[in-house]
Amino acid sequence: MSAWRDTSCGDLRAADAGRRVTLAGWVNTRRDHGGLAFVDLRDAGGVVQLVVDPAQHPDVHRIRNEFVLQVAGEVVARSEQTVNPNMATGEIEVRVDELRIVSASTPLPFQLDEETIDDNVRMRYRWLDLRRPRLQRNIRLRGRMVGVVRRVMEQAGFVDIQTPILWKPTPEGARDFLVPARLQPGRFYALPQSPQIAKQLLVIAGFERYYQIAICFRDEDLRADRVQEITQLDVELAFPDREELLALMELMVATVWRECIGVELETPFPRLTFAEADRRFGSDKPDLRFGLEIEDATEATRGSEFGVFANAEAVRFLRAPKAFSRSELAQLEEFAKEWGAKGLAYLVFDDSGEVRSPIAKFLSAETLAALAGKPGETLLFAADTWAMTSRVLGALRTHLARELDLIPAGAQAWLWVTDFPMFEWDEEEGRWGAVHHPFTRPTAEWEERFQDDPGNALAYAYDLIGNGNELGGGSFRIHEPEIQARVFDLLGISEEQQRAKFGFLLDALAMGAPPHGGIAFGIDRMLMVLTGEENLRDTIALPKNQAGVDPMTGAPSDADERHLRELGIRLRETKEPA
RNA sequence: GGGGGCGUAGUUCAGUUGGUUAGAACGCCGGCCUGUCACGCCGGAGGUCGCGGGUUCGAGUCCCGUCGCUCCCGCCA
Repeated sequence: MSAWRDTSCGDLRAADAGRRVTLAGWVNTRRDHGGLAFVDLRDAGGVVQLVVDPAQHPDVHRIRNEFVLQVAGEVVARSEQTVNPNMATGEIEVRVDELRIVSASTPLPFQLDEETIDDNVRMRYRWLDLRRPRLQRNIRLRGRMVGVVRRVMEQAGFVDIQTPILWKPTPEGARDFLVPARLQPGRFYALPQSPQIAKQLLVIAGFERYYQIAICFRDEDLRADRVQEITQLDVELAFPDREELLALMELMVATVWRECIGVELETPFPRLTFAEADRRFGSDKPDLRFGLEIEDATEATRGSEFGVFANAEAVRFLRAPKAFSRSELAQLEEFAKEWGAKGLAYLVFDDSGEVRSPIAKFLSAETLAALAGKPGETLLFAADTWAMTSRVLGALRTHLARELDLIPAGAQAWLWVTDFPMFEWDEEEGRWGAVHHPFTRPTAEWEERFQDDPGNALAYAYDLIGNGNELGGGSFRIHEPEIQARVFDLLGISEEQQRAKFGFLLDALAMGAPPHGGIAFGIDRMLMVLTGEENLRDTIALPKNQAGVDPMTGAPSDADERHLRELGIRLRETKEPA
């Protein structure tokens, strides 16, 4: 293998007995009996037990966890009583005759076998954290995933093209990271939120099939599943065919799952329109690993004596497979309120089928019959605007799945959600905003008239959902300057702003732009779903914490004054007058 | 911007209605140990109980403020 070693620790098996090997690696654990010592030596390939005679190697008493050793010795079959069936290499051990401490270690800030360690301590000493098997596996899977993705894309004839990191601020979308431009004092680059416009230009330029594993930056608040810099598979093609594109993406995902974790995904993935996903699951990224669909009681409760139901735009409910207790119901109501519900009405059908509910007396026998509650069920109602019932019940649905353990172990449920609304009203700004992005084309039937009824106009857009996570999203783009101008118009982007912000794109569209479309996949999130991790940071080698700080490097840090002066930046006094 | 949770030894945690010298495990240091595999046994060091203020005879514990971390809502085309 190298001058340091000729074998990997993890490769040794019973058949190697009698071989003399040289190994190098880290001390996983040591068991020092005084007159005899065992050291489990670990390298990237696995762990093997070393047997050391302290009379020959007194240094062995100095060894601590995570020291780096180089050893040579004979591979020996273990006696029957000393075989360790829990170790891949447990049938043998290495009798050390040469021992060298290559690198010592200071006492460790945490034990590598400790299960839960404070995130910031882990990140501060990330090189140690990464030695732990779970992160080793995740980061290696990430590399393998990217390899598979590239291979699938290359085989399909896509060209890998890099786009700039120093880019231009985008008016729509997330907050940009700005980079001061020293050569243009007072001006700023922005880090790209996505290579969206760049990739459109490349396709217009005749690279009919583009892809890139691109890093994208968003200066927004963080979450367990949200970081500032994400990696995405970015795809765009000219003269696109939706079926071809979706099938290719399914092939990509299925190949990743097969080659990375040996799981077969059933393709093609089912499809739901946004409207149907909203109606049945209250979500644009429904988790189909379990049922618990939303049911509609608006008709059944119309004219009910219960005013909340009678007056609501929509009355919808979930049929939870459990007769909840009073305190459980109180907790569920609390949850619903956090999501904006005014309350959570319920009908509990106990095991004998008896109804337990403060609202039952307001409902007619016909209504109750229509709801068809079975023993051991609770119907949980949201009565509000349609949008609010979707929001609340959609959140409650996934909450219940977790609480009631409704997701079968190992289940995989993938789907496409299509026909998204094109625009949504932005209450704060008092204008229409793009749901996807402003270059998304309307569906054919809305091309001519989306501006007449923006709230109902549909976009030629699609999202890929894996186990309730939005993993990919894309659309066909507008390649007609006239349509693009009407979209900008509707979004309230003046002609002057259009020229200033996207003049180059409009020019490009005016010079022979082919029809085009594409998609982008979150690599980090895909890995999160692949590995079952609940925190995106566990899929990233060197992540930052929720405050955007890297506890290891200390970034972001102060800049020295000379540097700032060169950039033409003066820091404002931060003290506020009293 | 808002809400929930957390902050005690290097690490993971316990700490009762406020009450003597703040504990355990792992790690670390010293000693013993030739078949362990989370080795074992004996001994030891290690604490600004996040920080500041208050209540009290007395605060890790109660109150106020503040900082940090974390999860969520907003936000994230």
